[in-house]
Amino acid sequence: MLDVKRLRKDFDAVKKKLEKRGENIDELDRFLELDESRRNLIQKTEELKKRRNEVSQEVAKRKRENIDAQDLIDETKNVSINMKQYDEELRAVEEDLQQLMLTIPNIPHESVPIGESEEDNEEIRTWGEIPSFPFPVKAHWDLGVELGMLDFERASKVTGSRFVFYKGAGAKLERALISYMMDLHSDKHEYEEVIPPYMVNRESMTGTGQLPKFEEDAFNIREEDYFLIPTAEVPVTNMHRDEIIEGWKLPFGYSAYSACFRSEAGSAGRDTRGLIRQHQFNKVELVRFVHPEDSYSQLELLTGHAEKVLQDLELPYRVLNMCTADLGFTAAKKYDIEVWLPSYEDYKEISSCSNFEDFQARRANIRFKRDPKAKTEFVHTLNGSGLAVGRTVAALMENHQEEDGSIRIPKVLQNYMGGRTHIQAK
RNA sequence: GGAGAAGUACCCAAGUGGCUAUAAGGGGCUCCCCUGCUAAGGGAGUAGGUUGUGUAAACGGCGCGAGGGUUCGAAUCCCUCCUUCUCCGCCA
Repeated sequence: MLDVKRLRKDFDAVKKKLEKRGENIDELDRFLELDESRRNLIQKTEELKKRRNEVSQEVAKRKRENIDAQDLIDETKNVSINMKQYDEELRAVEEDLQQLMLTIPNIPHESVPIGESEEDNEEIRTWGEIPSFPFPVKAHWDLGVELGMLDFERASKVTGSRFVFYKGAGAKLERALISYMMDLHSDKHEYEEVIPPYMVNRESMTGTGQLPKFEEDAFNIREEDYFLIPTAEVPVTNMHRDEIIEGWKLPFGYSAYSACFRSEAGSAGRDTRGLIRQHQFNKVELVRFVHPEDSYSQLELLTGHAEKVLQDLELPYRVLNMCTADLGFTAAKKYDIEVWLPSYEDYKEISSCSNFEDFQARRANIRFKRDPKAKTEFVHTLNGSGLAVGRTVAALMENHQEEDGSIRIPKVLQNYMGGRTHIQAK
């Protein structure tokens, strides 16, 4: 959510910045009108409330002294009725304004390239050598089935399309990656480990920005109005919803393992094979709460933490600075990390690291105080995948495949895989 | 799932329509005094948040788990919901 005061004061400039996202934001024009009518009504209703309070006290005083107060009571009756009318109008206007504010995206940071499509994303750096294979490369969905690691067919029988069974070495590899990532981030990068609830309520989904605009992307448990989390970002950021954090605790972060659930509405026909786009996948998510003045250096730090995983796993990748068209609704700046995927002969997103500035903090009301007497301020929140586990498995299988059909396990994972150096057919 | 109880400040807690929520009384915390050393005593101070007008100082509104309602006036009465606890049932 944007700062209402800033929007009021600086309306045209803010609008101009939002237009660079290429989204339709005509709705924004209603803001000034709603804002003014809100403040008008507040003044009217508060004046009446003040009057009512004064009279009530006078009535109380007279009753104590056994003096008749009927004239005052009659007078206040009307005051109360008017007050309630204004209150009701005010409630309606505030509701409208709130709904409007919830649909306005974040303002892009000045370092974000202006663009119209993913073509305009800016490559910041690449790491590692794109492998060249002296034999025909296999896609992970073929390798996975041949090695008994993945079973897509039975998953679609048991559930439906875009689900998978991990089996044998596949299940073990998935579990090894989760453990390795969680250990790396908690032991070396000083995140606190978290396993969150996989379902959240509507307030949480609104707090991080999935709702109200993107409801069709999530799975909803109708009976309770809960949502299956599309990412651990949602429960973990909302852990501190409606809290005031003591300033000395900042910055801090959580490393959260969870399953993630996405309806993938609108992606029919894309990435139909393999692990790349599933309705359910595992992810280790990094979430940071930081001082506002530090959030851009914290974004670099966070991105580095995610990159370290790929470096340890010896997987080539590149980092992109996402342009205004590709930023998403909530981010002020976003780096995508894309891993090399031989079957695609291209890079594929494996982590998305964002600085939301105070956008989520305003929605979720997450604040801090620099010291006990200080004013409250909104924190800045950041998050990034560290990493998406399913896509990591795919990248690892494909990049580390050997001519004999086996898969080389990188050194950092070997202890987690019972000392094995390769996965091979039985 | 059934039955009951509770939710007031940093914590415990009093308050059952106006008689100070300007929140009793404890505890804790901060400062001061006395004492003089891992003690004890005395005194003072301890809503926070949010929002409106205003350049500001300031002056208002809201606040007793949340939201409604009744009333001139609600922590107090009524309704709905949430959370916690106890007992029963079920269950990994």
